Amino acid sequence: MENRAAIAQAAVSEFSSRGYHGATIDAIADKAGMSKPNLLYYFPSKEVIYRTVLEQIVEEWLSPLMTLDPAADPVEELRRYITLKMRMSADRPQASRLFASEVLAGAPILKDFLETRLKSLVEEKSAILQGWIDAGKLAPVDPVHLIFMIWATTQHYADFEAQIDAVTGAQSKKPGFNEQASQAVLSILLNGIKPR
Amino acid sequence: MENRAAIAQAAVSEFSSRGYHGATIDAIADKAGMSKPNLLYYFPSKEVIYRTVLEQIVEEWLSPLMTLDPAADPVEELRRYITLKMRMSADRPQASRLFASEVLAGAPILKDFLETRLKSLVEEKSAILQGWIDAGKLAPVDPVHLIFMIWATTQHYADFEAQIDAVTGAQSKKPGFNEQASQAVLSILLNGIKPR
DNA sequence: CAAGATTTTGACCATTTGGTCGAAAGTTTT
DNA sequence: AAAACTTTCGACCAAATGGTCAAAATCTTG
Repeated sequence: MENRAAIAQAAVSEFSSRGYHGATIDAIADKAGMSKPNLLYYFPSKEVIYRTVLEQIVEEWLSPLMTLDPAADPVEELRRYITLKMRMSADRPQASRLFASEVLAGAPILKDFLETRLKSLVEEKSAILQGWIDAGKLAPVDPVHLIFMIWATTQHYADFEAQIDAVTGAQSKKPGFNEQASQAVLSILLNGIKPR
Repeated sequence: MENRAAIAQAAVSEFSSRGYHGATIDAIADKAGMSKPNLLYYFPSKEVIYRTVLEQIVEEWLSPLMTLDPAADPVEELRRYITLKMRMSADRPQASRLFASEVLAGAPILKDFLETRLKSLVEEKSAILQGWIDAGKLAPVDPVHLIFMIWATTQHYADFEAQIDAVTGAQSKKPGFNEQASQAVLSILLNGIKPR
Protein backbone atom coordinates (compact mmCIF):
# COMPACT_ATOMS: atom_id res chain seq x y z
CA MET A 1 0.00 0.00 0.00
CA GLU A 2 1.64 3.18 -1.22
CA ASN A 3 -0.28 5.43 1.14
CA ARG A 4 0.70 3.63 4.29
CA ALA A 5 4.35 4.02 3.31
CA ALA A 6 3.92 7.74 2.68
CA ILE A 7 2.28 8.12 6.07
CA ALA A 8 5.04 6.16 7.81
CA GLN A 9 7.69 8.31 6.19
CA ALA A 10 5.93 11.53 7.14
CA ALA A 11 5.42 10.19 10.65
CA VAL A 12 9.11 9.46 11.14
CA SER A 13 9.91 12.98 10.07
CA GLU A 14 7.35 14.60 12.36
CA PHE A 15 7.83 12.39 15.40
CA SER A 16 11.61 12.68 15.22
CA SER A 17 11.69 16.45 15.09
CA ARG A 18 8.75 17.33 17.32
CA GLY A 19 8.51 14.32 19.62
CA TYR A 20 5.45 12.17 20.18
CA HIS A 21 3.34 14.87 21.79
CA GLY A 22 4.59 17.68 19.57
CA ALA A 23 3.72 15.86 16.37
CA THR A 24 0.16 16.28 15.15
CA ILE A 25 -1.92 14.01 12.96
CA ASP A 26 -2.72 17.03 10.80
CA ALA A 27 0.95 17.74 10.14
CA ILE A 28 1.67 14.11 9.33
CA ALA A 29 -1.32 13.96 6.99
CA ASP A 30 -0.22 17.18 5.31
CA LYS A 31 3.30 15.89 4.79
CA ALA A 32 1.90 12.64 3.42
CA GLY A 33 -0.33 14.60 1.03
CA MET A 34 -3.75 13.74 2.36
CA SER A 35 -6.43 14.88 4.76
CA LYS A 36 -6.52 13.90 8.40
CA PRO A 37 -9.61 11.67 8.15
CA ASN A 38 -7.99 9.97 5.21
CA LEU A 39 -4.89 9.22 7.23
CA LEU A 40 -7.10 7.82 9.96
CA TYR A 41 -8.56 5.50 7.37
CA TYR A 42 -5.16 3.80 7.14
CA PHE A 43 -4.16 3.98 10.80
CA PRO A 44 -6.69 3.91 13.63
CA SER A 45 -4.86 6.34 15.89
CA LYS A 46 -1.76 8.44 16.44
CA GLU A 47 -0.36 5.90 18.84
CA VAL A 48 -0.64 3.08 16.32
CA ILE A 49 1.25 5.15 13.76
CA TYR A 50 3.95 5.74 16.33
CA ARG A 51 4.20 2.09 17.30
CA THR A 52 4.30 1.04 13.67
CA VAL A 53 7.19 3.26 12.66
CA LEU A 54 9.08 2.51 15.86
CA GLU A 55 8.85 -1.21 15.23
CA GLN A 56 10.14 -0.81 11.69
CA ILE A 57 13.09 1.24 12.89
CA VAL A 58 13.96 -1.13 15.68
CA GLU A 59 14.14 -4.08 13.31
CA GLU A 60 16.53 -2.22 11.02
CA TRP A 61 18.56 -1.09 13.99
CA LEU A 62 19.08 -4.57 15.26
CA SER A 63 20.17 -6.27 12.10
CA PRO A 64 23.81 -5.09 11.91
CA LEU A 65 24.59 -6.44 15.36
CA MET A 66 23.09 -9.80 14.53
CA THR A 67 25.68 -10.42 11.84
CA LEU A 68 28.69 -10.32 14.18
CA ASP A 69 30.77 -13.31 13.11
CA PRO A 70 32.73 -15.16 15.85
CA ALA A 71 35.01 -16.74 13.28
CA ALA A 72 36.22 -13.46 11.80
CA ASP A 73 39.10 -11.33 12.99
CA PRO A 74 37.78 -9.37 16.00
CA VAL A 75 39.25 -6.00 15.13
CA GLU A 76 38.20 -6.23 11.50
CA GLU A 77 34.76 -7.44 12.48
CA LEU A 78 34.28 -4.54 14.86
CA ARG A 79 35.62 -2.15 12.24
CA ARG A 80 32.94 -3.40 9.90
CA TYR A 81 30.21 -3.08 12.52
CA ILE A 82 31.21 0.45 13.59
CA THR A 83 31.51 1.58 10.00
CA LEU A 84 28.08 0.22 9.25
CA LYS A 85 26.54 1.97 12.26
CA MET A 86 28.21 5.25 11.29
CA ARG A 87 26.74 4.94 7.83
CA MET A 88 23.30 4.26 9.26
CA SER A 89 23.53 7.39 11.37
CA ALA A 90 24.45 9.40 8.32
CA ASP A 91 21.80 7.85 6.11
CA ARG A 92 18.81 7.74 8.45
CA PRO A 93 19.34 10.33 11.14
CA GLN A 94 15.63 10.86 11.68
CA ALA A 95 15.08 7.20 12.43
CA SER A 96 17.90 7.32 14.95
CA ARG A 97 16.45 10.39 16.61
CA LEU A 98 12.99 8.87 16.82
CA PHE A 99 14.41 5.83 18.57
CA ALA A 100 16.46 8.06 20.86
CA SER A 101 13.44 10.15 21.69
CA GLU A 102 11.49 7.05 22.70
CA VAL A 103 14.29 5.80 24.94
CA LEU A 104 14.84 9.25 26.44
CA ALA A 105 11.22 9.29 27.52
CA GLY A 106 11.77 6.00 29.34
CA ALA A 107 10.90 3.70 26.45
CA PRO A 108 7.21 3.38 27.37
CA ILE A 109 6.45 1.57 24.13
CA LEU A 110 9.72 -0.27 23.55
CA LYS A 111 10.33 -1.36 27.13
CA ASP A 112 9.20 -4.90 26.51
CA PHE A 113 11.21 -5.21 23.33
CA LEU A 114 14.36 -3.90 25.01
CA GLU A 115 13.99 -6.28 27.94
CA THR A 116 13.51 -9.34 25.80
CA ARG A 117 14.86 -9.35 22.27
CA LEU A 118 17.51 -6.67 22.65
CA LYS A 119 18.66 -8.06 25.98
CA SER A 120 19.19 -11.55 24.64
CA LEU A 121 20.88 -10.26 21.51
CA VAL A 122 23.31 -8.27 23.62
CA GLU A 123 23.96 -11.27 25.83
CA GLU A 124 24.61 -13.41 22.80
CA LYS A 125 27.00 -10.96 21.21
CA SER A 126 28.70 -10.20 24.51
CA ALA A 127 29.60 -13.87 24.70
CA ILE A 128 31.31 -13.60 21.33
CA LEU A 129 33.27 -10.56 22.48
CA GLN A 130 34.18 -12.34 25.71
CA GLY A 131 35.41 -15.27 23.67
CA TRP A 132 37.71 -12.96 21.75
CA ILE A 133 38.95 -11.44 24.99
CA ASP A 134 39.61 -14.88 26.49
CA ALA A 135 41.56 -15.79 23.36
CA GLY A 136 43.72 -12.71 23.91
CA LYS A 137 42.50 -11.08 20.73
CA LEU A 138 40.91 -8.13 22.48
CA ALA A 139 41.88 -6.13 25.54
CA PRO A 140 39.96 -7.17 28.62
CA VAL A 141 36.98 -4.85 28.85
CA ASP A 142 33.38 -5.47 29.81
CA PRO A 143 31.75 -6.47 26.50
CA VAL A 144 28.40 -4.94 27.37
CA HIS A 145 29.97 -1.57 27.97
CA LEU A 146 31.89 -1.88 24.73
CA ILE A 147 28.61 -2.39 22.90
CA PHE A 148 27.09 0.60 24.69
CA MET A 149 30.07 2.73 23.70
CA ILE A 150 29.76 1.78 20.07
CA TRP A 151 26.08 2.64 20.09
CA ALA A 152 26.70 5.87 21.95
CA THR A 153 29.42 7.16 19.66
CA THR A 154 27.88 6.16 16.36
CA GLN A 155 24.34 7.28 17.13
CA HIS A 156 25.63 10.53 18.59
CA TYR A 157 26.33 11.74 15.06
CA ALA A 158 22.65 11.43 14.20
CA ASP A 159 21.05 12.27 17.53
CA PHE A 160 23.16 15.33 18.30
CA GLU A 161 23.42 16.54 14.72
CA ALA A 162 22.16 19.97 15.71
CA GLN A 163 24.97 20.35 18.23
CA ILE A 164 27.59 18.98 15.86
CA ASP A 165 26.45 21.33 13.14
CA ALA A 166 26.59 24.26 15.48
CA VAL A 167 30.00 23.44 16.87
CA THR A 168 31.65 22.57 13.56
CA GLY A 169 29.95 25.39 11.69
CA ALA A 170 27.89 23.03 9.59
CA GLN A 171 31.01 21.23 8.35
CA SER A 172 29.00 18.09 8.93
CA LYS A 173 26.96 18.90 5.83
CA LYS A 174 30.00 18.69 3.63
CA PRO A 175 30.82 15.42 1.89
CA GLY A 176 33.63 13.60 3.59
CA PHE A 177 32.63 14.63 7.06
CA ASN A 178 31.19 11.23 7.78
CA GLU A 179 34.40 9.56 6.62
CA GLN A 180 36.43 11.85 8.82
CA ALA A 181 34.18 11.12 11.79
CA SER A 182 34.37 7.39 11.09
CA GLN A 183 38.15 7.58 10.97
CA ALA A 184 38.32 9.25 14.36
CA VAL A 185 35.82 6.93 15.96
CA LEU A 186 37.45 3.82 14.51
CA SER A 187 40.89 4.98 15.49
CA ILE A 188 40.00 5.57 19.12
CA LEU A 189 37.71 2.60 19.62
CA LEU A 190 39.85 0.05 17.81
CA ASN A 191 43.06 1.23 19.45
CA GLY A 192 41.19 1.21 22.70
CA ILE A 193 40.36 -2.47 22.47
CA LYS A 194 43.48 -3.87 20.85
CA PRO A 195 45.38 -6.04 23.27
CA ARG A 196 48.63 -4.43 24.35
CA MET B 1 12.99 32.52 46.05
CA GLU B 2 12.08 29.06 47.30
CA ASN B 3 9.09 28.69 45.01
CA ARG B 4 10.97 29.42 41.81
CA ALA B 5 13.46 26.70 42.72
CA ALA B 6 10.69 24.19 43.38
CA ILE B 7 9.13 25.04 40.02
CA ALA B 8 12.45 24.70 38.22
CA GLN B 9 13.05 21.31 39.77
CA ALA B 10 9.58 20.07 38.89
CA ALA B 11 9.99 21.44 35.38
CA VAL B 12 13.24 19.55 34.79
CA SER B 13 11.53 16.37 35.88
CA GLU B 14 8.48 16.87 33.67
CA PHE B 15 10.24 18.24 30.60
CA SER B 16 12.88 15.52 30.71
CA SER B 17 10.45 12.64 30.87
CA ARG B 18 7.60 13.96 28.72
CA GLY B 19 9.36 16.36 26.39
CA TYR B 20 8.50 20.01 25.89
CA HIS B 21 5.11 19.41 24.33
CA GLY B 22 4.22 16.48 26.55
CA ALA B 23 4.85 18.40 29.75
CA THR B 24 1.94 20.46 31.06
CA ILE B 25 1.94 23.50 33.29
CA ASP B 26 -0.61 21.76 35.47
CA ALA B 27 1.65 18.78 36.07
CA ILE B 28 4.63 21.00 36.83
CA ALA B 29 2.54 23.08 39.23
CA ASP B 30 1.26 19.91 40.91
CA LYS B 31 4.75 18.54 41.35
CA ALA B 32 5.91 21.87 42.73
CA GLY B 33 2.99 21.86 45.16
CA MET B 34 0.99 24.81 43.91
CA SER B 35 -1.83 25.78 41.59
CA LYS B 36 -1.32 26.61 37.94
CA PRO B 37 -2.17 30.32 38.28
CA ASN B 38 0.24 30.47 41.16
CA LEU B 39 3.01 28.98 39.06
CA LEU B 40 2.26 31.54 36.37
CA TYR B 41 2.75 34.20 38.98
CA TYR B 42 6.42 33.20 39.11
CA PHE B 43 6.97 32.45 35.44
CA PRO B 44 5.05 34.21 32.67
CA SER B 45 4.77 31.18 30.36
CA LYS B 46 5.68 27.58 29.76
CA GLU B 47 8.36 28.58 27.30
CA VAL B 48 10.06 30.84 29.80
CA ILE B 49 10.16 28.01 32.35
CA TYR B 50 11.72 25.80 29.70
CA ARG B 51 14.32 28.39 28.69
CA THR B 52 15.18 29.06 32.31
CA VAL B 53 15.88 25.48 33.28
CA LEU B 54 17.71 24.82 30.02
CA GLU B 55 20.02 27.75 30.62
CA GLN B 56 20.83 26.58 34.12
CA ILE B 57 21.63 23.10 32.88
CA VAL B 58 23.79 24.31 30.05
CA GLU B 59 25.93 26.38 32.37
CA GLU B 60 26.56 23.40 34.62
CA TRP B 61 27.23 21.24 31.61
CA LEU B 62 29.91 23.51 30.29
CA SER B 63 31.93 24.06 33.41
CA PRO B 64 33.89 20.77 33.53
CA LEU B 65 35.26 21.29 30.04
CA MET B 66 36.39 24.80 30.88
CA THR B 67 38.80 23.53 33.49
CA LEU B 68 40.95 21.48 31.10
CA ASP B 69 44.50 22.33 32.07
CA PRO B 70 47.11 22.46 29.29
CA ALA B 71 49.95 22.11 31.79
CA ALA B 72 48.71 18.84 33.27
CA ASP B 73 49.43 15.34 32.04
CA PRO B 74 47.08 14.76 29.07
CA VAL B 75 45.97 11.26 29.94
CA GLU B 76 45.45 12.10 33.60
CA GLU B 77 43.63 15.30 32.69
CA LEU B 78 41.30 13.45 30.35
CA ARG B 79 40.78 10.75 32.95
CA ARG B 80 39.65 13.44 35.34
CA TYR B 81 37.33 15.01 32.79
CA ILE B 82 35.73 11.72 31.74
CA THR B 83 35.28 10.62 35.34
CA LEU B 84 33.62 13.92 36.14
CA LYS B 85 31.25 13.64 33.19
CA MET B 86 30.36 10.08 34.15
CA ARG B 87 29.55 11.24 37.64
CA MET B 88 27.37 14.05 36.29
CA SER B 89 25.42 11.56 34.19
CA ALA B 90 24.86 9.41 37.25
CA ASP B 91 23.95 12.31 39.52
CA ARG B 92 21.71 14.38 37.25
CA PRO B 93 20.33 12.12 34.55
CA GLN B 94 17.19 14.19 34.11
CA ALA B 95 19.19 17.29 33.35
CA SER B 96 21.16 15.36 30.78
CA ARG B 97 18.00 14.05 29.17
CA LEU B 98 16.42 17.47 29.03
CA PHE B 99 19.46 18.83 27.22
CA ALA B 100 19.44 15.82 24.90
CA SER B 101 15.79 16.27 24.15
CA GLU B 102 16.36 19.89 23.16
CA VAL B 103 19.24 19.00 20.84
CA LEU B 104 17.34 16.06 19.41
CA ALA B 105 14.57 18.42 18.38
CA GLY B 106 17.09 20.55 16.50
CA ALA B 107 18.05 22.83 19.40
CA PRO B 108 15.46 25.51 18.58
CA ILE B 109 16.17 27.33 21.82
CA LEU B 110 19.85 26.55 22.30
CA LYS B 111 20.94 27.00 18.67
CA ASP B 112 22.44 30.38 19.29
CA PHE B 113 24.24 29.26 22.43
CA LEU B 114 25.70 26.23 20.68
CA GLU B 115 26.92 28.28 17.74
CA THR B 116 28.63 30.88 19.85
CA ARG B 117 29.75 29.96 23.36
CA LEU B 118 29.94 26.20 22.94
CA LYS B 119 31.63 26.51 19.57
CA SER B 120 34.38 28.76 20.86
CA LEU B 121 34.86 26.65 23.96
CA VAL B 122 35.32 23.57 21.80
CA GLU B 123 37.74 25.42 19.55
CA GLU B 124 39.74 26.58 22.55
CA LYS B 125 39.92 23.12 24.11
CA SER B 126 40.63 21.47 20.77
CA ALA B 127 43.69 23.63 20.53
CA ILE B 128 44.90 22.28 23.86
CA LEU B 129 44.34 18.71 22.68
CA GLN B 130 46.11 19.47 19.42
CA GLY B 131 49.03 20.83 21.37
CA TRP B 132 49.27 17.57 23.28
CA ILE B 133 49.13 15.63 20.02
CA ASP B 134 51.85 17.80 18.47
CA ALA B 135 53.97 17.16 21.55
CA GLY B 136 53.55 13.43 20.98
CA LYS B 137 51.66 12.97 24.20
CA LEU B 138 48.45 11.82 22.52
CA ALA B 139 47.78 9.72 19.46
CA PRO B 140 46.97 11.80 16.41
CA VAL B 141 43.19 12.02 16.28
CA ASP B 142 40.86 14.89 15.42
CA PRO B 143 40.39 16.67 18.77
CA VAL B 144 36.85 17.75 17.99
CA HIS B 145 35.78 14.19 17.36
CA LEU B 146 37.49 13.12 20.56
CA ILE B 147 35.43 15.66 22.47
CA PHE B 148 32.26 14.43 20.74
CA MET B 149 33.12 10.86 21.68
CA ILE B 150 33.59 11.74 25.30
CA TRP B 151 30.27 13.53 25.37
CA ALA B 152 28.54 10.71 23.55
CA THR B 153 29.79 7.92 25.78
CA THR B 154 29.38 9.66 29.10
CA GLN B 155 25.97 11.17 28.44
CA HIS B 156 24.76 7.89 26.97
CA TYR B 157 24.56 6.48 30.49
CA ALA B 158 22.03 9.13 31.45
CA ASP B 159 20.20 9.59 28.16
CA PHE B 160 19.73 5.91 27.36
CA GLU B 161 19.21 4.81 30.93
CA ALA B 162 15.97 3.07 30.02
CA GLN B 163 17.77 0.96 27.44
CA ILE B 164 20.69 0.23 29.72
CA ASP B 165 18.35 -0.80 32.51
CA ALA B 166 16.45 -3.08 30.18
CA VAL B 167 19.53 -4.71 28.69
CA THR B 168 21.42 -5.17 31.96
CA GLY B 169 18.34 -6.18 33.89
CA ALA B 170 18.39 -3.06 36.03
CA GLN B 171 21.95 -3.80 37.17
CA SER B 172 22.52 -0.12 36.62
CA LYS B 173 20.52 0.61 39.76
CA LYS B 174 23.00 -1.27 41.89
CA PRO B 175 25.83 0.61 43.58
CA GLY B 176 29.09 0.12 41.80
CA PHE B 177 27.58 0.07 38.35
CA ASN B 178 28.72 3.58 37.65
CA GLU B 179 32.27 2.71 38.71
CA GLN B 180 32.22 -0.33 36.48
CA ALA B 181 30.95 1.74 33.56
CA SER B 182 33.56 4.40 34.22
CA GLN B 183 36.28 1.75 34.25
CA ALA B 184 35.21 0.42 30.88
CA VAL B 185 34.84 3.84 29.31
CA LEU B 186 38.15 5.08 30.70
CA SER B 187 39.94 1.94 29.64
CA ILE B 188 38.79 2.12 26.04
CA LEU B 189 39.04 5.87 25.58
CA LEU B 190 42.37 6.35 27.30
CA ASN B 191 43.96 3.36 25.62
CA GLY B 192 42.48 4.64 22.39
CA ILE B 193 44.30 7.95 22.61
CA LYS B 194 47.59 6.94 24.15
CA PRO B 195 50.39 7.33 21.64
CA ARG B 196 51.76 3.95 20.52
C1' DC C 1 -22.83 0.90 -17.44
C1' DA C 2 -24.81 -0.01 -13.07
C1' DA C 3 -24.07 -1.99 -8.52
C1' DG C 4 -20.93 -2.50 -5.08
C1' DA C 5 -16.71 -1.67 -2.77
C1' DT C 6 -12.98 1.38 -1.65
C1' DT C 7 -10.98 5.80 -0.81
C1' DT C 8 -11.31 10.66 0.33
C1' DT C 9 -12.85 14.66 2.83
C1' DG C 10 -15.58 18.72 4.94
C1' DA C 11 -17.90 19.52 9.01
C1' DC C 12 -18.16 18.56 13.56
C1' DC C 13 -17.33 17.16 18.57
C1' DA C 14 -15.09 16.48 23.08
C1' DT C 15 -11.05 17.02 25.57
C1' DT C 16 -6.85 19.05 26.77
C1' DT C 17 -4.25 22.84 27.76
C1' DG C 18 -1.80 27.47 27.89
C1' DG C 19 -3.03 31.44 29.79
C1' DT C 20 -6.25 35.32 32.08
C1' DC C 21 -8.90 37.55 35.77
C1' DG C 22 -10.76 38.99 39.83
C1' DA C 23 -11.09 38.06 44.31
C1' DA C 24 -9.51 35.92 48.57
C1' DA C 25 -5.90 34.88 51.87
C1' DG C 26 -1.71 36.08 54.00
C1' DT C 27 2.13 39.25 55.17
C1' DT C 28 4.40 43.63 55.99
C1' DT C 29 4.47 48.40 57.02
C1' DT C 30 3.04 52.51 59.20
C1' DA D 1 -5.32 47.86 63.32
C1' DA D 2 -5.75 49.81 58.92
C1' DA D 3 -3.50 50.37 54.65
C1' DA D 4 -0.58 48.48 51.27
C1' DC D 5 1.59 44.85 49.20
C1' DT D 6 2.47 39.99 48.04
C1' DT D 7 0.95 35.42 47.23
C1' DT D 8 -2.58 31.98 46.10
C1' DC D 9 -6.31 30.06 43.53
C1' DG D 10 -11.29 28.88 41.62
C1' DA D 11 -13.52 29.85 37.54
C1' DC D 12 -13.17 30.79 33.05
C1' DC D 13 -11.71 31.37 27.97
C1' DA D 14 -9.80 30.48 23.40
C1' DA D 15 -7.06 27.66 20.61
C1' DA D 16 -5.28 23.29 19.40
C1' DT D 17 -5.93 18.63 18.59
C1' DG D 18 -7.29 13.54 18.47
C1' DG D 19 -10.87 11.37 16.62
C1' DT D 20 -15.93 10.59 14.40
C1' DC D 21 -19.33 10.51 10.74
C1' DA D 22 -21.94 10.80 6.83
C1' DA D 23 -21.61 11.88 2.36
C1' DA D 24 -19.05 12.46 -1.88
C1' DA D 25 -15.69 10.89 -5.19
C1' DT D 26 -13.29 7.20 -7.30
C1' DC D 27 -12.39 2.64 -8.59
C1' DT D 28 -13.63 -2.29 -9.45
C1' DT D 29 -16.42 -5.77 -11.23
C1' DG D 30 -20.33 -8.47 -13.00
